Amino acid sequence: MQGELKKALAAAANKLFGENAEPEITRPEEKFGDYSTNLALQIAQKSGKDPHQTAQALAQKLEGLSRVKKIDIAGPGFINFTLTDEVLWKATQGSAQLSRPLEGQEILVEFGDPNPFKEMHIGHLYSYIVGDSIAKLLESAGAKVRRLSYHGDVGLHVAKAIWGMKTQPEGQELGSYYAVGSRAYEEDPKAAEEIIFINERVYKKDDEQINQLYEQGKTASFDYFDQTLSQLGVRTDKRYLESETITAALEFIHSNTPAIFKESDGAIIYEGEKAGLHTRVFINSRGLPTYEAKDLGLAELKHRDYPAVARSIIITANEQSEYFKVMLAALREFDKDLADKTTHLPHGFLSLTSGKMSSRTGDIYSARSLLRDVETTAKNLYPDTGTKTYLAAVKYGFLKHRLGSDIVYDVKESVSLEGNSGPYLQYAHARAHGILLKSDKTSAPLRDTSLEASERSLARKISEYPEVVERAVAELMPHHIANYLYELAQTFNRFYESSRIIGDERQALRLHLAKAYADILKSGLGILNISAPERI
RNA sequence: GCACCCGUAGCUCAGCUGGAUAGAGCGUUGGCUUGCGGAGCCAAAGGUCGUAGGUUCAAAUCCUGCCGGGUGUACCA
Repeated sequence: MQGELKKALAAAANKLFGENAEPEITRPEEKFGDYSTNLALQIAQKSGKDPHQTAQALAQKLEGLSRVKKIDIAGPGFINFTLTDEVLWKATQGSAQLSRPLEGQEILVEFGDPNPFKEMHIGHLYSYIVGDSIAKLLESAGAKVRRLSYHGDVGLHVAKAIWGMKTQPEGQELGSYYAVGSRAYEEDPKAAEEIIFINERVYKKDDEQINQLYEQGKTASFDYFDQTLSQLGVRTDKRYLESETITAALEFIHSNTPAIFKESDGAIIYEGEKAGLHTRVFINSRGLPTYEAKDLGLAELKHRDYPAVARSIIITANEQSEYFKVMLAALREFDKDLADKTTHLPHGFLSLTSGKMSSRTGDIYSARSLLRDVETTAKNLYPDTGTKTYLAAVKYGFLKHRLGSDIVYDVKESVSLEGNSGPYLQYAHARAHGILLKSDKTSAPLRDTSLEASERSLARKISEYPEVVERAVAELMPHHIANYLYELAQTFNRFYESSRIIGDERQALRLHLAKAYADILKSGLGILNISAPERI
């Protein structure tokens, strides 16, 4: 419908004013109509004509569009369109069936990326939930998404953890071994030496005991991650390890020096400053690749494994934004096409209203603790439903915020069945489903699809869904869906307050609306990877 | 110092590809209530959209300065 209006407007503008405009169609406030355009204002500005008259002329040209009931000029020169009830009604049927503009495209989405031997903290949890939702969003548009993750399986943090494993009693959680090793490294010079020694052994794999501890720790870590991910209902398709990228990284850098990279003080660097970025070391003076080199190696590996991708998206915290610009600038000099297909999508820093934060300041709040705390809070407040809804609480609590800025998560608010929360939407779905169940299934065919005011409001809101998803896909912003679903539920509740469904003479039509509403809740929650139970 | 991000109601946030009286939730105050799951609905109070300018018919939205916060800034990831 939007597209149709656009075309008609563009044609009218061309005929009347010789303008080749790309009209913008937006959803205005309900009292103004169903669609709106400011095209007349734009044309009037360019040509110096009166905006009202311009609008009038355009509107006249558009008279007779069969699906539009009414065209009004309002305010400074907006043209508002009111659809016929029939069109609106039709739009509500099957509106949970989304268009698939990305059909068949292969898209890589990398996210999560916790390091083995360390605790998976709430920042990782946020990244997983965001990444998974982005993946679902792209899938909803037809893309074939590969969920990837990347893990630092070598480096000092590993040696610290192994040192902890060697010196501490068995049976503790891995994260605590790392914590012990990390503290010892700071405070005890002798321990630091030992850790550096262990680090070399890990690289060279020449110490049987250390090899064993390494394998043991790595396995335990990934088991632990897998458990948490399965709890979240998040899957990953392929896991890349930092150690795998080293060869590709060194080869890549060396064969592109001095063409792209330069030697400086014994290190090999990329001069980001020439592009207004930071200059960064890619191979350090001891000949070892840094993180940036390994990420280039990773890009190569991904390219090797998935040569035909349309896009590659990497989701990390925004503290890495500058770094990724440098990395991508270097990659662009080598393979412009690949670099152009690669997007870094940063998310903000997660903290809690309780003051807890992810690891930046040192005191770690683990993903698992948060999940447990949320579950406990939910169960205390709602003994009957808490266990069913706490995951929705966490996911929705994270995803309702615009991606990119820092967010503050309030456990209590997220768990609440009132207000803008995941459990509220789950409840809304269950309630709608209850109504559908209760009705007799013999839905008489509709003869008349003219709508009463409250029905029309609901139908109008329902019909927006595909547009909202389209926007969320284009912007890679799942929060649009979260906010829409909440508004939709409010609209339904308003309708429901005034309009009886079962037993009413308008039952058939209203049931259809309720069904469309429930379907959209389910579909939208699905994109956020939140379940929509039929009963709570 | 330089670069990037951010500053909207008491709190947490939408709105930012310029448009019509700046919207939600929580919290506060008042009302609806023998209900198809009221876990809801209606209403009120609460905002110089950090600040000072600029561009424009039109600025929370674009540009500049300043203030405040975050992040990054050569061999960590």
